[in-house]
Amino acid sequence: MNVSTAGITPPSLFPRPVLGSTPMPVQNLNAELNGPQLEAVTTLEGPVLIIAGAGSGKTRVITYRIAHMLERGIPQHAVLALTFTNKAAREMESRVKELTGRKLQSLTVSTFHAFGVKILREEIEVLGYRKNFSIYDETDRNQLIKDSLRECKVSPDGVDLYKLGQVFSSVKIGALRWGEGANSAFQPVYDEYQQGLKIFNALDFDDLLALPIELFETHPEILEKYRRRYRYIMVDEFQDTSFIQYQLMKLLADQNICVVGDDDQSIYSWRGANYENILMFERDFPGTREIKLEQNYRSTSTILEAANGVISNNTNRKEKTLWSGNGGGKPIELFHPQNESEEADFIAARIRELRIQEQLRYEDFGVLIRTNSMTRNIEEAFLAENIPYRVSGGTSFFQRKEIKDVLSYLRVIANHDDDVNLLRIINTPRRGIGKTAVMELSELAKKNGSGIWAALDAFNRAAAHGQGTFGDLDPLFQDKGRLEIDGFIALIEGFREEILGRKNSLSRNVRSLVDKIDYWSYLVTEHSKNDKVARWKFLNIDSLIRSIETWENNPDTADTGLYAYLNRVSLITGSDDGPEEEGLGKVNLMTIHASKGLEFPVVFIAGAEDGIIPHSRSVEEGGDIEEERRLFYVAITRARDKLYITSCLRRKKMQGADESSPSPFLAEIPGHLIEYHEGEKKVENGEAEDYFALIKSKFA
DNA sequence: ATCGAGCAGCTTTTT
DNA sequence: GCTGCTCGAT
Repeated sequence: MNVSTAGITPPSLFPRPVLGSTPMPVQNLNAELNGPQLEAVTTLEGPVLIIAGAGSGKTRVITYRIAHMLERGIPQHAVLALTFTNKAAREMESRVKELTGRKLQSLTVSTFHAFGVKILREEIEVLGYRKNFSIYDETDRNQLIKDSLRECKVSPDGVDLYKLGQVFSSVKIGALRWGEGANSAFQPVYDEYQQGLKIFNALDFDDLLALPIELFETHPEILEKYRRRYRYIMVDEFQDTSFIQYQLMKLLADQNICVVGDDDQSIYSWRGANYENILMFERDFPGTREIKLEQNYRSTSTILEAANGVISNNTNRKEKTLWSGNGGGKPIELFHPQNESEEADFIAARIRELRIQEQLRYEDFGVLIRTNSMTRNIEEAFLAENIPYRVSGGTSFFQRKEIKDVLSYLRVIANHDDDVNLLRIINTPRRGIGKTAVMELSELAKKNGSGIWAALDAFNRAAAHGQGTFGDLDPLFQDKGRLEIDGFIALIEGFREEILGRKNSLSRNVRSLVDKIDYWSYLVTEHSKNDKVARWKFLNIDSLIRSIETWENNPDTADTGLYAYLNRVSLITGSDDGPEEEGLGKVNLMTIHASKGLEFPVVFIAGAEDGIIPHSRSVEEGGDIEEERRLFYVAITRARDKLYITSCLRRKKMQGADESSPSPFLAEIPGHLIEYHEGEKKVENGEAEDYFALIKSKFA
């Protein structure tokens, strides 16, 4: 990490030269890598399967491998590295940049989904969509499903939208078929949903993978183009690759394909991940060179031994022996707090204490939880103790209503046919186009087989000419609604011209858009009782606009247009940070899922209780207990030096009893590694004052 | 017909 | 504790 020279901050609006831009050629591979790592880095030709245990330097291997490729003269554009999360992609890219000191122009490092988008933005027209397609997230998609249900006259009562969405997803990625696992009663709804997407020129997340495959299968010449380009492909977190991702990879890959994974860390099967594709890979790519990375560089042997103790209870795994050259280390501390707030206080107190005693920084702590909802208590404790923290996961910045509203405007400006987003904003802020009007317009759109926008437009034009072509529409509405619709169309069209004309920067246009629709007044009226909320939401919008600014001014941003922006922002989800999230100097609070691939000197696993890890839902739904165990394994192996596990005796639950019992997985940790923590040590008054003095001096 | 207040249901993990 | 939805008031 580059330490920015203290006190001197360059004006950040201007492109900065890359720090340490002297190329740092990777010549001393032998000295920097162990045997298997070296083999993994230098075996560039042919299929390679790398089984990389936790903490075995996987990221290091991948980045060195890419650097080595470039060193050997393989052109950047021929290299494709696919990752699982945006975070991982960003991290990999910046590490390669750091390592090679090169400017990365045509190297492709992205998630499967982002890669799908990249292809579709180029080629989708042959599939009958337009290039300005919208991308629907969970919320958008649920909205469309809801509309489809209504359209099919299926009562939405008793239908779990979320679950139905998962069924749709499973069907789309080929995991289920109608009548086989998917209730065929919903097939018409699915068809309606699909038709909706097509009319709205919108894609859901699954389409981002399914459509490229369709494209490649129906247009071999296009596939050929990409196969010729990407001659070196790497896939990270291969164990979390779904079958559809595997198919996409297989279509593209020729011979030089390298996948990296660890079956013990497969924790996404609920999303269609299938670690058996490790086996599939060996079948599909004969002559695969298998390389095992088994030396753990991360954790103390105490932590590793605990992790091994747990994971060895899984039956279905590839045999491997992870060993550590690091010393024994401190015992794992187990604490049974009375309830979740004592748990949170314990964690906060320990962090405060250790930071001073062990000279640690806030970012050295990772607090891992099973569900996003568990952040609340811990956040409260952090706030009370003045501990800076950052949460990843949960409702991300981009899911907040006010942000979605603004982005919906942008999406509609970009793609008029995007009904879900159009409907979101057509009366937000209120502009007198209410429910009935929208219903009428939907009818009209339906009749014309178009989207709402086309209906608005048609209505507007016809009404302007005083034509009575809308016999079905309420005549009253025709008179009153006309002006409103007129205004709305003018608003959107006006900003479309403005933004696409690019006379001003996007951020500036967005600011004037927010002004123009008077979102502030809207917030104030919506939250008349609580102007703090209104203020907070407006600040969020402000920081959205500032993040657009930052993005525009970033020298790495090739295209600062609307489409490029939406493209980027549509793929940001859960575990991605909102604008200006700076990880430094903050405790990391996140779900175990989000923690994969990260490491911290000190880790807390909170809520290690039966019903949480393993999660009761997962057990009930015929989930895989072994996957829950892997999840716990992932959590343990995030720790470098010190691991705390807390398991509450009582926890407030949605339904059912308060009593909690410890996670059965705790018993799988060899007893001699554990030290029980008896109650909270009361901080003496004098000591407390010392802390205050110290903390104060830090903030001074 | 539109808007506002109060109510219900929710919380497994993510692209 | 937050969002979205329904019903009643205007």
